[in-house]
Amino acid sequence: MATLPAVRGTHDLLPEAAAKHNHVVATARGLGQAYGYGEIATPIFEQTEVFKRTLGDTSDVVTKEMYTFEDKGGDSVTLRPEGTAAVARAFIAGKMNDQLPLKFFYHGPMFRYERPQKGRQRQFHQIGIELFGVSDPVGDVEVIALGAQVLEKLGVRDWCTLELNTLGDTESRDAYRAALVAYFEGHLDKLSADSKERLHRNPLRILDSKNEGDRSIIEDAPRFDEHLTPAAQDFFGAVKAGLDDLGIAYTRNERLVRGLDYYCHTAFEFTTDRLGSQSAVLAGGRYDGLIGQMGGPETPGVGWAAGIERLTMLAEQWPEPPRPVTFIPLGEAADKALRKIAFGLRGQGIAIDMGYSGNLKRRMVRANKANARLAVIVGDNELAENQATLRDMDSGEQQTVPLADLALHLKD
RNA sequence: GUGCCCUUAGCUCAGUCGGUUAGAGCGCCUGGUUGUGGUCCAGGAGGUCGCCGGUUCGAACCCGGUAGGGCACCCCA
Repeated sequence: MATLPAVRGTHDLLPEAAAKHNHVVATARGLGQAYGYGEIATPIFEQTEVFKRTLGDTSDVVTKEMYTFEDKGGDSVTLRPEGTAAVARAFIAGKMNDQLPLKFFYHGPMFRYERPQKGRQRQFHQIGIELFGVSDPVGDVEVIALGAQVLEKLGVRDWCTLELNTLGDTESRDAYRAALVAYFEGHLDKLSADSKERLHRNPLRILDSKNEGDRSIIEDAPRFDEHLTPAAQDFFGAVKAGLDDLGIAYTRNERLVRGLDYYCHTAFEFTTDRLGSQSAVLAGGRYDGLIGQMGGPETPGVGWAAGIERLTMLAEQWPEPPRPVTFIPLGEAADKALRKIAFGLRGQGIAIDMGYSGNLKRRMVRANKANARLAVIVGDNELAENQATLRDMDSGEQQTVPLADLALHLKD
């Protein structure tokens, strides 16, 4: 019988890795709660239209990376490639626009049919937050601050740089886009094929091309700052001032762009050089046009998402797993007695490790592997006197205690 | 989707002018301790050398294909 491997680009989360994932999620959820972000869980798949409408028909994600299929009813559905569109859809479907502002935290698997690499799987997991209904730059600052503190708490902040940019408002962006197209059309012959392709689809994207030839042309390209309206400049200034107030350092990256139309004003990424070519750790921005574009009421939004796998690879410090108490019965009568006691203690949330077979030596080995803090040994000797031998696994010291008092000795 | 590299025991890896029974460390099992782990000592199990095919008297080693992994591009968390 042939073995059945996991699908390419997917991985099993074994207990140790799952614990790390859970810690990342719990950290983000906890900080999110401190900021008033409530957890939302949307379906793992949506009607394909949800992502087509938000990501645009021409983006790479939609054209070649989505897991799209027809269900048995003939509807086209898609495994979600990202979280924002789904949360926005839930917001619209739930008619929550009279409860603004709304703050959501989410986490879960996302799916993209990409070529797997380090820090990039076909099923990967994200944490993310969305803030709906706040058009003021204080919203941008809050969202970034929350992201920074999540990274801080996970102990990865030191490896990350906050890159910040503005995409301005619609007026600024239209003006800039026109200026860019005009400029690049004057250098068409020297542009890479990829960038020529981007020229009419996403001229802003040319700015972050890694192509050497493009780079030199980009050097002299018009600057976004020259096309920002006063209002857009004020907005960006307020975001920067807010970050300064909180002592959150950033570097301006004028090439940090978003291709999609609904993005505006703030774009930011916490990046690292420790994950190879996958530099983005936590990325987000403002998307005031998104909800309207999806058919909902015009509602401003700002948020971010971060890859749990990437965070897990970056983090070096993890919480110590709790140490159990190992129960070691010798003989059937003792096994029966200890199982009953374990039943009660486990019900109180005390971690009891108890094997299913083996002599004392084997069971001590087991206790050691479980990193037990205590071993409770009960054999015929102890049982006859209703006592237990308590062994401190660190010091090796042993004492005899009445079975009735066991619970007291096992607390903490 | 494009290019380059890699794939030997559960894990991390040695092993080429192609030549008898393919090695190490860690892990695992047994014993030294008939009721005591983590250290130490002794012994042991475990590999169709990713898979398929080819060249050859003979292939872990050479060639082709394929799958998986890695890196860069693309894109993105």
